[in-house]
Amino acid sequence: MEKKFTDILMEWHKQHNSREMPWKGEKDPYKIWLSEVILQQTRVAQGWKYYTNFITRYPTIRHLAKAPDQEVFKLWEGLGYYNRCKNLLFTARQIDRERNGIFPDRYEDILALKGVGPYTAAAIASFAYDLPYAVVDGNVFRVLARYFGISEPIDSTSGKQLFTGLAQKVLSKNEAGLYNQAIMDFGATVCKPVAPACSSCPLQPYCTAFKEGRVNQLPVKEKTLLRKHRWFYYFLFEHQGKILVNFRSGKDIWQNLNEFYLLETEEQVKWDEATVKAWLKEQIGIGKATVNHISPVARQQLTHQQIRGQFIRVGLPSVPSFLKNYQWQPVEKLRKLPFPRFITSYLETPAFQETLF
DNA sequence: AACTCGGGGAT
DNA sequence: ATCCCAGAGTT
Repeated sequence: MEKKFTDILMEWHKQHNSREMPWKGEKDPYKIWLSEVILQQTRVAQGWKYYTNFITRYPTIRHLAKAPDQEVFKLWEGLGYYNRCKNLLFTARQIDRERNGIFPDRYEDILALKGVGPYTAAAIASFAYDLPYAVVDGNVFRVLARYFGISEPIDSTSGKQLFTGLAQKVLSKNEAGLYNQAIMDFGATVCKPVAPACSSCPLQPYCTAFKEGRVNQLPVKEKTLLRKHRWFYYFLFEHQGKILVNFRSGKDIWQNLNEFYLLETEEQVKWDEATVKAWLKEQIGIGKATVNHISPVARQQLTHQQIRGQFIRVGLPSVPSFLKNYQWQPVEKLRKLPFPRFITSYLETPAFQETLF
């Protein structure tokens, strides 16, 4: 059953490897690494442009290593999971410094890199060096769970072990790179999460889930996530052509990105000019201010939380001392700084653009 | 083992 | 609205 799986999959790939991507067939470990980090929990279509932008700007790992943080984060802006970008830079600089810019070529050394886990290490090892390591990503979990009829949850520790062992067992070890491409392409185009193409699937005659009518029940996940609701009210304090900007550095979302002065609440606040002025005076001690604009409610859906909020532009005739610890950026510099999508969406609106002073 | 980290597209 | 995507790091 295992050999049949591998043989049919490889045969399918020879006839259907038409899923073109800019990094396919690439042998430069730097480019493979970059593409795999970009694609972590990210659709190919979404990561595509980011990859080409990065390669154009940083053709080698040394170019990336020498780039300033802010510039790289700006290039990553909008892609999400910003810790990937932080680790990408850390690893580029480490390889530049400690290995003379040469990417490691042993699985254990690749896996030891920051931001490189079991999936990415197997991908680099197999694609760049043809080492016999099977990738285990969302596609692999799904294809294996269905073909072998496995109900073990894929998000449990024992489940991950089980699937990793099975993936390694069915790996075509003398053509690991091709095989890894094959199973991921197959999962993405045939054995899809919703509405899989079972009627035209070459594995269908041997597929346990198909035989038992369980295709839509597999794979199994045991954890369900709860979505938090948060209200973010951003005050754009403006003084002499500059805006107060805050760098996010805590444990929360959007680390290493910038924002404005934030008031977070659990419940919605109904703002108008009078309530803004009252809040400024009573809560943060600003007596003299003009309320220049209150945006409509904006919304940002994240995987694990929903952000709603508004942007409130406040003109200050003078800067109170407790706001002097922040950065004050000229308005025209804002486009150089990385912001979360929730904020860039507002910065791109005509309501903001037209009122630049 | 459980939590946390984005954003977007398909359904 | 819900699911899931070429997952990884921290607690």
